[in-house]
Amino acid sequence: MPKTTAEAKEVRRDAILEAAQRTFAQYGYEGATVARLEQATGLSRGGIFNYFPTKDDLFLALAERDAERIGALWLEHGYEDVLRYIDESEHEWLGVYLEIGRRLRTDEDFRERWRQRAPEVDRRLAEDVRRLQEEGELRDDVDVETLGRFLGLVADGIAMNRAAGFPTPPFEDLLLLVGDAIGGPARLRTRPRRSA
Amino acid sequence: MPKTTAEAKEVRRDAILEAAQRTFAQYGYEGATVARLEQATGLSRGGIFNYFPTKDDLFLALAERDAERIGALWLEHGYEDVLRYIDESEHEWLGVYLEIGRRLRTDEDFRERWRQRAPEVDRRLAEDVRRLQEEGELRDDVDVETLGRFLGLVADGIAMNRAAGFPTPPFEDLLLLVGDAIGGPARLRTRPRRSA
Amino acid sequence: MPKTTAEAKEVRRDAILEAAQRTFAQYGYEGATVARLEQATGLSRGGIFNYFPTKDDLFLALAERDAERIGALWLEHGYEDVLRYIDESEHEWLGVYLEIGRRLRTDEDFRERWRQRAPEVDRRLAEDVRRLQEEGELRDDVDVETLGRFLGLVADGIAMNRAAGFPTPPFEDLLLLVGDAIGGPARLRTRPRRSA
Amino acid sequence: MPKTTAEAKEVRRDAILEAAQRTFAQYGYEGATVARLEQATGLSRGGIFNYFPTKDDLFLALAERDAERIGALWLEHGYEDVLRYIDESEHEWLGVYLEIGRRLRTDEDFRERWRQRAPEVDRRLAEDVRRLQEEGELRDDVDVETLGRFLGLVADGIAMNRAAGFPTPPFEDLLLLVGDAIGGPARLRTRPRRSA
DNA sequence: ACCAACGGGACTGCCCGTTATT
DNA sequence: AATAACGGGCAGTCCCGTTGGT
Repeated sequence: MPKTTAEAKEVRRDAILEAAQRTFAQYGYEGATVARLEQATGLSRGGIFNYFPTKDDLFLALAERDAERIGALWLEHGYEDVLRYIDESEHEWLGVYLEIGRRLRTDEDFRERWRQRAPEVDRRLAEDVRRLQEEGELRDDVDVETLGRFLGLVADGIAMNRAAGFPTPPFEDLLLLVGDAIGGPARLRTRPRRSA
Repeated sequence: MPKTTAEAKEVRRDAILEAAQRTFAQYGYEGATVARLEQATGLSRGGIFNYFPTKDDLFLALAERDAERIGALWLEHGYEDVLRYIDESEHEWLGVYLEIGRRLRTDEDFRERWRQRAPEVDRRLAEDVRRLQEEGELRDDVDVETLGRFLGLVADGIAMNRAAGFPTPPFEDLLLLVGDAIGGPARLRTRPRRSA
Repeated sequence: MPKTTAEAKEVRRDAILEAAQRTFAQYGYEGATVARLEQATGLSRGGIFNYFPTKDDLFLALAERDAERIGALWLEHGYEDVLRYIDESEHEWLGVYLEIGRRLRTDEDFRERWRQRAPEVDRRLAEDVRRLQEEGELRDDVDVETLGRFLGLVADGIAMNRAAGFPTPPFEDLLLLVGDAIGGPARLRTRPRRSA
Repeated sequence: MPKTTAEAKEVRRDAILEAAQRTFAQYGYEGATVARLEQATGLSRGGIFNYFPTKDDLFLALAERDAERIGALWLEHGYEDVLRYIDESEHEWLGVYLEIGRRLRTDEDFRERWRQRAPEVDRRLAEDVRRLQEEGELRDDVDVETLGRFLGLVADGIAMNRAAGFPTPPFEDLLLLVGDAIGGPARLRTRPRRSA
C-alpha cells in the first residue's frame, strides 16, 4: 500500500518536470546544477532522484515531453500554429528545446538514447506534409521532404533567436514569408506595393 | 629582444584559436575542458593561458572572430553565399556559432561582454539589406528589417539542423524557397508542376 | 493484543539476519547498502529498521550470533570441528566473520561495543584448552594460552584464504599439520617417507 | 623540460604511498576518504590525483608494493623471517595487507586487476618451497603445495590477529609450533615435559 | 508492521587557474 | 615562454535514516 496514489505521484512528477524545465532553460544543461534543481523544485536530492534516477534521465524525460507536445500541436493544428507557439513561447520553454539539439551534437550517449525514442510521431508528421502537398496546399516543384525540413528549420531559427533574446519578425509577416516560400502552385503572388 | 617576433606570436595565437574551434564545436563550452584544449592545441596549460587569460576569454575571442567572418561574407558576397557557407560548413564550425547563442541565453556576463562588441558590422548589414530592397531585389510589402531578420533566422535554422546531424534541404531548393519568400515584387512565380 | 506473536517476530528477525549475512559477506560492510539489504530480505527500509534501529546494530547482532555459534561448536565438538566448519563454510559465511575483525581494527565505536559483549564464552574456551593439555592431548612445553591462540590464528587464516577464493590445503592434511604442531608429548612422530 | 627530475617524482610518489599506507590501514579502504588522504599526505586533491588517477589505483599500487616486499623477503630470508616480519609489523602495515584480501572478496573489478599482476614472484615462491622439501627441510608425507599454503595461511592468521589488536603467541613459540607442523622427516620430536 | 517518499550529508573525481621550475 | 605539479572548489550521485501515511 503506497504512501500516495498513482495520480498524486504523476502530479508530483510533472511538478518536478515543470520546475526543471525553467532551470534547464535558464542555465543550460550543465548550468542547471542539482542544487538549483533542488531550489526550483522545492525538493531535496532524495526527492528528485526518487522520480528520476539521474539528472540526465530527468532531462531526457523533459525533452521527450516537449517533442511530443510539438508533434501533437502540428498534427492537430498545422504548422502555422507550431510556428506561432514557438514564437509566443516563453524564453524558458525554448531553452530546453535548444538544449536537446545541443546535446545531440555534443553528447554521444544522449544521441543514442534519443534515437531509441518512438519515431511514430515523426512518421505521422511526414505523412501529414505529404497530404498537404497532394491537396495543393504546398508547391509541387520541390520535394515534399524538403518542404518539411524547411519548416522545421524555420522553427528552429525562430526558437534560437527568441531564446537568445533577439527580436524576431512580427509573426504575421513571418507567416506571409513562409507561406510564399512553400505555398501552392496556383497561387500567383503579384503583391501590391505597400503604401508605407 | 623578444624570443619570437610579434607575428610569430600572432600565428601561435591563431593556431590555438583554430584548435579550440574544433574542441568547442565538438564538445560544447562546458565539455571543452582545458585538458581537451591542451590535447587539441598540443600545448600545455601554461601555453594556452599565456595567450588567453581564461577559457572564457578564449571562447569570446573565437566568437568574435566568427561573427566578423560571417559579417564580412555577407557584405562582400550577399546573403546567398552566407547561407551556402553555413550549409557547407563543417559540423565543427557550427558548434561554436551555436554556442554563442547559447551562452547569450544562459550566461549573463557573456551577454554583457558580447554587447560591447563592435556593432559596426550589424549597422552595415542592415544598410545593405535596405539597399537591396530599394533596388527591387526584395519584396517591399514587408518591412526591410523583417526581411533581414528572416534571413538571419533561416541561417540559424540551417546551422542548428546541420550541427545536430539532421539532413537539411538540398541547397538549391533552399535558395529557391528563400528567394520566393523574400523576392522582389515583380517576380511572378508561376511555377510549373514538376513531372515527378 | 499484538498482531503477531513474539515468536513470529523472532522468526522474522532471524530471517533478516540470515539475508543480511549473505549481503554483508558478499559486499563487505560498506558495500552492503541498505538498498541491497532490502533486496536480500525482501523487506523495505521500514521493515528492516523496525527490527534493528541501525545498519550498524544489525551488523553487530550478526557478529554476536556468529561468535556464539563458533564458541558453542568448539565447546561441544572440539577445535577440529571448528576448523572443519570454517573450512567447509560457504564463502558467504566467512565474509561476516572477517568483517568483524576488520571493524575491530578500523572502527573505534565498534571496538567498544564488541568489548562489552559477554566474555563468558571466551573464558570457557580457555578453560577447555587447559583441560586438553592436562589430559595430555596437547604438548606441554608451550604455554596453553599460546596453543589456544595458535589455533585461533589458524582458523582465521583458513577463513581469510577461503573467503578470498584462494585454494586451501586439503582438510585432512591440515589437521595433520596442526596436530603435529600442538600434539601431546608422547606422540613420537616418525613419519614414513611417502612414495610419491 | 619537466618541473622536477624523475627521481624527485619517485620520491614524492613514495611519500604519498607511505602516507596512504597509514590511512588505509587505520580506516580501511572506504574509511580512507580522499579528505583523509589529503591530510595524511599533506597534499591536496590535485596533488594526489596527479600521481594516481584514482583512489583505487593508489590502493592497488600500495597492494602491489606490499606483495612484492613480502615475496622478496621470503625469497631472500625464508619463511621464518616473513612470519617474524608480519608478527613485528606495525598495526598500520597490516591493515593494507588485509584490505587486499577483503577487496579480493568483495570487489570483482579489483579481483580482475589483481589477477593481472605479475605472477612471477608466486612462481618463484612455489619453487623455493619445493627446493626446501627436496633438501629435507620439510616433511615429505604431505604435498609441498599444501605446506606452502599452510604457511601462507598462518601468516594471514597472524596478520589478522595482530591487526585486530588481539594478543598473538610469543614469536619463538610460534616458530616452534610451525616448525613441528612442517618440519623434516628425520626430526623425531620427543619433547621433554617442561618444568612449569 | 510495513511502506514509499524524502531530507540532507558526504564521497569521489573533475575542472579551472596558479605557482614553482627550467 | 612553456611545463608539470598543485590547490581548492564543486558537481552528481549514493547512502542512511526519518517521516508521513495506510
